Amino acid sequence: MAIDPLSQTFAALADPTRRAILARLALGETSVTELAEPFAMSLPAISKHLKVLEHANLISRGREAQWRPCRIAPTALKDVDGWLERYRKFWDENFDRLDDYLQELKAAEEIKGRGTKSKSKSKSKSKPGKEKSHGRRK
Amino acid sequence: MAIDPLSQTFAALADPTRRAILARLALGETSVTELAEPFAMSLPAISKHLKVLEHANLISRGREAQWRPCRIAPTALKDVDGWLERYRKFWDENFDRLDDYLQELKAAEEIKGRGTKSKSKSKSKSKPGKEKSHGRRK
DNA sequence: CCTTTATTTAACCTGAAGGTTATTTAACCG
DNA sequence: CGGTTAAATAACCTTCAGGTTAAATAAAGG
Repeated sequence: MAIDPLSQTFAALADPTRRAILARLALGETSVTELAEPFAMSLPAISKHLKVLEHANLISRGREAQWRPCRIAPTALKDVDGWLERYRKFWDENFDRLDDYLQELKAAEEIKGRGTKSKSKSKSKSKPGKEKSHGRRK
Repeated sequence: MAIDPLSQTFAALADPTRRAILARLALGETSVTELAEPFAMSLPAISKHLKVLEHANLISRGREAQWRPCRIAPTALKDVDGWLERYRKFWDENFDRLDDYLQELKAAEEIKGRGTKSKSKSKSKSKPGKEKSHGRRK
């Protein structure tokens, strides 16, 4: 078993059946049998997938009579997003522009109504050093 | 081999060695031997890891004499982020607030200098229906 | 209680993932 | 050319993931 949680999460997400289950759960809590229905696969197989998802903290399960309703547990996905953060600059062209936008905005509010400032043309490529805030992370 | 690309990407990311390699490459292009150095592992093992990363479109490799410099290829990570998008609402408390912020801003710009409007206290929880834009996706 | 419904556990099979060492390939360098 | 350095490939081993069927557990309900 992979000891580090992030590996476990990624491993859990590496299966299309499990991602489909998550997609279904994004629509709302539901039972095991209902979750299993779309798949050409035995119920024990689904049960195993759910166990994997649960151990990866991607879902949590309650109990209601003989049913075990599943729902999405946010923490693991949040961690994935956190991991992704440091790589976002490699593809997200909005990454910089959004920051500029927010910075502009902040500046604009400070000098509200005083004069014209800070043109929209931003060219902050390949600027190493300070980290910027992006409003996405807790 | 997993046929769908997303499964391949997640599977590739499910190994701590490979994530460490990516972390190193985030600092800049480098050679296989240099990449291998931090790990208590044979070079062929690293070579295999690199092949996995390459097939998952997480890295690309050039050629420079006898060296094969590796660099990060953004597309696969971008796809992961895209996949995450639909789940972001499950954990990101800024998800709504950022939107409100941008919407407010847009509104504020339209009526620039006309009067006082749109107080900052936004309470848009559990509002189903229309998709909102977040400035992050292409 | 005995039966039905929902789900898990057990035992098993197959293939692939991740590691090893030994051998090749590729390119530079004296 | 022959040696050295960089990296990939081959052949092999062991563990684990994902599936199966058959049996066990849990709770509801006549």
